[in-house]
Amino acid sequence: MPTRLPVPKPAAKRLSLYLRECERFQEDGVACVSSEELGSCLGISAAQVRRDLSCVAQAGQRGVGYEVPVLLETLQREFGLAREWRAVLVGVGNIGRALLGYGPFRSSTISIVAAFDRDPSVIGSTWGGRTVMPLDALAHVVQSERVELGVIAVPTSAAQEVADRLVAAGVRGILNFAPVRIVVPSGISASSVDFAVELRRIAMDVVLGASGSTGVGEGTK
Amino acid sequence: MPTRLPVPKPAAKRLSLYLRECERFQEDGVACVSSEELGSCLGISAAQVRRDLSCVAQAGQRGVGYEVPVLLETLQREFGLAREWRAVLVGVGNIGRALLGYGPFRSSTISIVAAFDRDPSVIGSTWGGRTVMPLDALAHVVQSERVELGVIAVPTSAAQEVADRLVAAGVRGILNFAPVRIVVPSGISASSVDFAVELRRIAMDVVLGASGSTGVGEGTK
DNA sequence: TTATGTGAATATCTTCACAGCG
DNA sequence: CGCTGTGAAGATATTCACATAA
Repeated sequence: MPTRLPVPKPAAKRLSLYLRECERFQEDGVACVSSEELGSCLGISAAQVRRDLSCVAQAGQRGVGYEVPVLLETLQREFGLAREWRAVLVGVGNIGRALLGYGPFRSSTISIVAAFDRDPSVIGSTWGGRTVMPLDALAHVVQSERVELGVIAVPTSAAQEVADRLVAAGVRGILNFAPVRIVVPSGISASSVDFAVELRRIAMDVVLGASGSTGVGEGTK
Repeated sequence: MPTRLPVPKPAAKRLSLYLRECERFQEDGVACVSSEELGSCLGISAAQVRRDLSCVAQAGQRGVGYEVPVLLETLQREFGLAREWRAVLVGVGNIGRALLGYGPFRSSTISIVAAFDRDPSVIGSTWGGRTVMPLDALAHVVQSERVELGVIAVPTSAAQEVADRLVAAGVRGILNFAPVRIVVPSGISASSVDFAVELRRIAMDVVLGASGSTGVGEGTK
């Protein structure tokens, strides 16, 4: 049983983007795309697109291109996105509420099934159809709802503690919006998005006169 | 006059993080850090830290480490963050409001000075002390307030148009939260953050059994 | 003695260029 | 003939290891 062939890390980033564009092509009724087309709407070279896709499956047809439905399904299946993923959100402040109301998740295969907060004045309120529960209910919900992903949107000082709780509850992956690196046991995936860092990078690019770049975030082991 | 030595792109990403940690050390009253210490709180090797920092300035002292205030100032100055950067936000929906209420910007050298929306029912409301203005006022404000950065938090369908307006108004860098790549003229910096893509990457990592990674985003020319 | 800064070695990623299939 | 898939070449980025300076 061959383990999984090693998907280069930068390629994994791009595969999410191909998937997104594929969904768009699908909606628009486009039947077939070439590596050239797929790449150009993302600012990626055709050769790069082919190399990335080839490490996932031979989904293209020579002389023709990639059939959108096939490619879409291949990408989804290969990365476990064919099934529904369940996530919980911890921290219902500004960012948390934005995530609960975020449209593009709806059509996605990932859904936020529950939200938690420590603040009694927030507990019980409803956002995007989900009623905020007390943090103590976290472990129970993660287990009974078979939740696999956690989103952290609490203040910096509480981020690590929340991460620990999520891991203890059985979550397998974490997305963190607090501006700290969170440490998780090996075997758990985690990454961070920091708006301030993000904006600074743009400022840097402006100063340096650079014009292309790729978004940020921060990794964790 | 030597232009600017080429800062490797991945290094630029990390420099923002060093800056963030430096601010934290400064607040905590730490006087001096080694490359080892700075790296470990970010999950980055000491050698990597030294290499990154060396391409910006020789701010360290052999046998001792980096003096926090010196390093902080060096990083800020080298990347133009010593001065105040002004940004505008377009799109006061869920994400926009989260950004207007985002704490960590306060202490930062980047501030969102104005917010715009197309929707009359939102115009005139106040968030985080900023009253939402009509989109038509954009160009005027950007010019009179000497705004250099723009943040896009509008629906996908409007993102490119808003980007065009921002560029026309004179903005030099753009951070985009809509799940599309926006195209900007060369000389303008832009990058995107897509929550759904972000969460999917985590899901991928879980499936692939990977455990470390770095956040996403998407570049534009 | 300790921890930086950096040439050289290594590993990783991207692009080129073309063979091969539809 | 067009476009994929991929070895081989080229470009970047990371790590190693040590000379060097405080």
